[in-house]
Amino acid sequence: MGEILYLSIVGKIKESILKGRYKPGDMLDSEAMMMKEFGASRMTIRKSLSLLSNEGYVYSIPGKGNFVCTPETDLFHFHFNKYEDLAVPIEEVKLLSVRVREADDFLKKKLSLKMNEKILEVRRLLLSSGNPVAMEFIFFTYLPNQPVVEERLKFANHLEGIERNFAFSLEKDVEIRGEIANEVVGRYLASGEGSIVFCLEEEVINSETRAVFSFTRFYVLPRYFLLKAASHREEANSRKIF
Amino acid sequence: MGEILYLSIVGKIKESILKGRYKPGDMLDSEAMMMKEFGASRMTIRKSLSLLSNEGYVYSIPGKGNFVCTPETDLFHFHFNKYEDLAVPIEEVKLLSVRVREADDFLKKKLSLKMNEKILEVRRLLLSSGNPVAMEFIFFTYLPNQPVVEERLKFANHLEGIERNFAFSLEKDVEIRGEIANEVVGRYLASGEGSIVFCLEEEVINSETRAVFSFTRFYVLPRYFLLKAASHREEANSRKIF
DNA sequence: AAGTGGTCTAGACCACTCC
DNA sequence: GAGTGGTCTAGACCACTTC
Repeated sequence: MGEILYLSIVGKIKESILKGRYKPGDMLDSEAMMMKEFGASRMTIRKSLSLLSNEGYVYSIPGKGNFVCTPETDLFHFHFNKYEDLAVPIEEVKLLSVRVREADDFLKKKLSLKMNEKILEVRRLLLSSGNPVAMEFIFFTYLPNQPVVEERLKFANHLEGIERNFAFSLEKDVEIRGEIANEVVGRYLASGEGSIVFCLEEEVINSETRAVFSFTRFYVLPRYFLLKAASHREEANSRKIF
Repeated sequence: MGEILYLSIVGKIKESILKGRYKPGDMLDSEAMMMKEFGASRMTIRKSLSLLSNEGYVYSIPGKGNFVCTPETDLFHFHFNKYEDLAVPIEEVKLLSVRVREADDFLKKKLSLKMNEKILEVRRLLLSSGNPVAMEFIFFTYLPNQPVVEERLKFANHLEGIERNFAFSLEKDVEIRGEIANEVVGRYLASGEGSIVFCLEEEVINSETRAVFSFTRFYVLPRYFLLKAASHREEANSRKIF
């Protein structure tokens, strides 16, 4: 098929799985048999199996063999940046307040605060064409010796610099749900207390220490929220080349 | 470090990236240099680089070298099944109607209908403890020669059998947004016309032919919707072994 | 022409499973 | 003990980039 041997082997095995000749849980031929079958060396066979494994088609059990996976139909992927991927572009960021506060029990636990530590709470309103789109509460551990760079908080993505430099050791957890707006949120979003808003909670985590760097509650008006996700395998073939 | 050579090399390179000795875009030492540096054969070095590539740390350009990736901070992953991952368990499925209908332009295009083809529309109400949780509209291309298996439609996940057998050639695209309930949805969900609901649109696609197998609009009451997603690399190490 | 990564081979030894 | 996958080596030839 293809000019590259291991890719043509990948294609043949994949076809066997897609056409139903192998079913989930079935054992593939042993690597020794495939060497004869495909006329390739062991390393080439294993390169093919490695690719198929990355794409979620097969897995292996040492001492036993290679097997067809039970596929994941409920795993989705999406790109999402709460400042860039709403239905309208964020054109203005209003810094409402920056305060040092006592933390409630929830935030104490979330940010792993020590006894006397306080939190820094930032409130911002995000607008598009002059209309409120979202309101957010950002919480950090308050470190008395570090200056608060208010200038930076005026940019939509205030963590941009941090993300660029430390991205390899950052992880984000996101939770999306519907919520009933409280008085403050309802007032700023002009939707009224008791209206339904979408709440995005985001934790930024240091993946080495597991410490929570920041915790954000982001309230969006429902009409501006849109998320597109897809289930897909592949991607292992396309090495990021720029 | 580790007992396995290629993993210890992965660890050392990863540390260099995490500690900032290499920055995004930087070129790594050539494979020949790494062979000396780590005292390993070329294939072992390349195995390490392949792992790092799968985990999103490095990429390579033939003829030039291996480079540190610009990390993705906005890529999220989540497991989600609209019948299993709501805030309450779906205990009852009410089949409201099964109809053969003319398709509007949107559905004609979506399902790639031919001239005279019609659609099969299924309406269902999903309940928990007797309370409405979600209402959905499922659209298929109507095939006159195939019987409609109403029995199957009474199970929450009516596609379960299809997903099990053809999962490797299925893809799902999902879109989540806020929407204003129309009269029908508002009535069945008992939230009233004009109330805010979460709308999940799901396309099930044959990944070989790109044909849309089914199109679903799923309306959930905001209080029952919850989605948890995470950005993460890793996963390439943990081969699915059962 | 020299250096780079991409593909491929033919071995080797190991730990593991199964009988 | 025979068979399996897991790791590793020391080569080879290729296409590509850079000078």
